[in-house]
Amino acid sequence: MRLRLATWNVNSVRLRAGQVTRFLLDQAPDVLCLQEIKCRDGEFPAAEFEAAGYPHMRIRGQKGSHGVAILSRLPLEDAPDLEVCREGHARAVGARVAGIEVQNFYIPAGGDVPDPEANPKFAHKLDFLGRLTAEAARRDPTSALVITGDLNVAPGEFDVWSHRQMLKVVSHTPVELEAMEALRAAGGFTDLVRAAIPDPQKLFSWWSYRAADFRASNRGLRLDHIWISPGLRKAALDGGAEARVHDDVRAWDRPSDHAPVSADFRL
Amino acid sequence: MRLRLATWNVNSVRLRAGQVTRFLLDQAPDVLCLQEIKCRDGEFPAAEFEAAGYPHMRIRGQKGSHGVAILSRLPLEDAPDLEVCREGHARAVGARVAGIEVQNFYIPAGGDVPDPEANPKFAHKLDFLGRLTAEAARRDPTSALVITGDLNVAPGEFDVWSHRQMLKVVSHTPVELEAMEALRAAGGFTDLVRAAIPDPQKLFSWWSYRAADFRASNRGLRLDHIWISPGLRKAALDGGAEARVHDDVRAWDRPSDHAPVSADFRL
DNA sequence: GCCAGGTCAG
DNA sequence: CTGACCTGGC
Repeated sequence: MRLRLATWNVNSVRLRAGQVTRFLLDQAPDVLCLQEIKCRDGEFPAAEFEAAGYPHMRIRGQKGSHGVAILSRLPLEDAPDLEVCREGHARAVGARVAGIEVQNFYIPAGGDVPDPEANPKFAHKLDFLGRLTAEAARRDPTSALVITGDLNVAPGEFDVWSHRQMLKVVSHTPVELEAMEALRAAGGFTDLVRAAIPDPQKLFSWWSYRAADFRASNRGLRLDHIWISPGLRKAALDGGAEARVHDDVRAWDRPSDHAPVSADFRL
Repeated sequence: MRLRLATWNVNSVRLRAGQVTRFLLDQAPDVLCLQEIKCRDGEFPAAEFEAAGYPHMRIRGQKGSHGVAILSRLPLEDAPDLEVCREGHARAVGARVAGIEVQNFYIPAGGDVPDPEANPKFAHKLDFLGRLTAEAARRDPTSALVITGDLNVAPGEFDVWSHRQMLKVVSHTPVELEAMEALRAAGGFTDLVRAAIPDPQKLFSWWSYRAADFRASNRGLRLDHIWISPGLRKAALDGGAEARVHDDVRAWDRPSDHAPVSADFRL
């Protein structure tokens, strides 16, 4: 059995419920993790996704910004809530599906100034990554765990359009790259999309709204990730890793600034 | 020759350019006076109306609220600008068409509290009506003059859904009714729509957005008017006055809260 | 540049 | 309820 897992920062699920449904029908993921749903639980367009064949959901909404959710066509069981957001934002939701624990995150973007003293949003981002690292260190590496979502860090040189320029810009600063590596090491995680599409292939999942033609300028970043624990390596990597960035979705009418990312597991 | 003149508070002409075009094609007015265009001159969808057969325009736009315009299929000549708005809002525009002077107004709504001491918006409304009355008194009654637009007063008992309740509500308070009667008397004007559809027939041109079903509750007001000078009585009344409120337009998808009003002249 | 939310006005 | 505009966030 193949299990396909996707993640997408949808930037308002109410405005893009039709696009989510189209993606579900086109790509048939078994599980779709959403970030920035930007609505309360009761405003989530659950009926539309249920009608599309995804009756199983975990919704962690809130008014205004943030908000995360998991849609599934397979039954979901509870997974532990991770205490990673000191500000009480709806930025984490977890569930178990087909024996795999999926933890879906919307990590704070971190503001403009990459200095935790001057910029509390950047401090919060580092705090969030630190708490998540502490959680990961507590886990049994042999268990089946996926860490996914909009992690708001482009960890590698080929995950940004210009490594040199981006080292000064939040999402690719040295302190963020170190925090991401510490998180990876703590859980022994494998970056599954990079395993499928190795360096030096440039790979982006986000392009600013400001560019008129995102393909022409292609100043993207890879902020959206699917990381797997050692216990999932066999299912994800044996026979070759399968993953992709659905950048065609970024070209749809009135798109999110993020493209969906998906990967397949053999169960 | 028949000349059909219409007036419509369109509540954003950019949002409803398609509805304006549909109304022009359906009803074929020779002249359409618009209020609350809510755009600057350069943002007015002139090309669309020109393509619909209305190449002659007078646009008095401004950023944000207010803004008035006249569309015509017949050539327009200049008419005097009336100095009626002490606040410098774009609330008046005039033109001569087929020998008739058309003065198109968007009179201030006047806020909630019908007390000029407590509510400067109500004071402004009364001031506007007073200045317009002074202008009307200066005019030669034998000249052909139309006063039209969203006058924001329902002058008669049968122009409101409840005369008793509305006497306390801005748009139908005694002081406004007196100001409207003073204006009417100053120019010797005839309320052309009432001449065509006499009391006690209830007649409304505006219904609040707040009612889910405006026809069911029918709590309307007649705020939009076409008034004619004594010099136009023959053209408008001989052989029977012809006028109507296009309330079907209020039922269109995403409508203005005002319906268009039209009347015919024989030239 | 897009989105959400608050404000002001009708 | 609806529309425009502003601000903050990304």
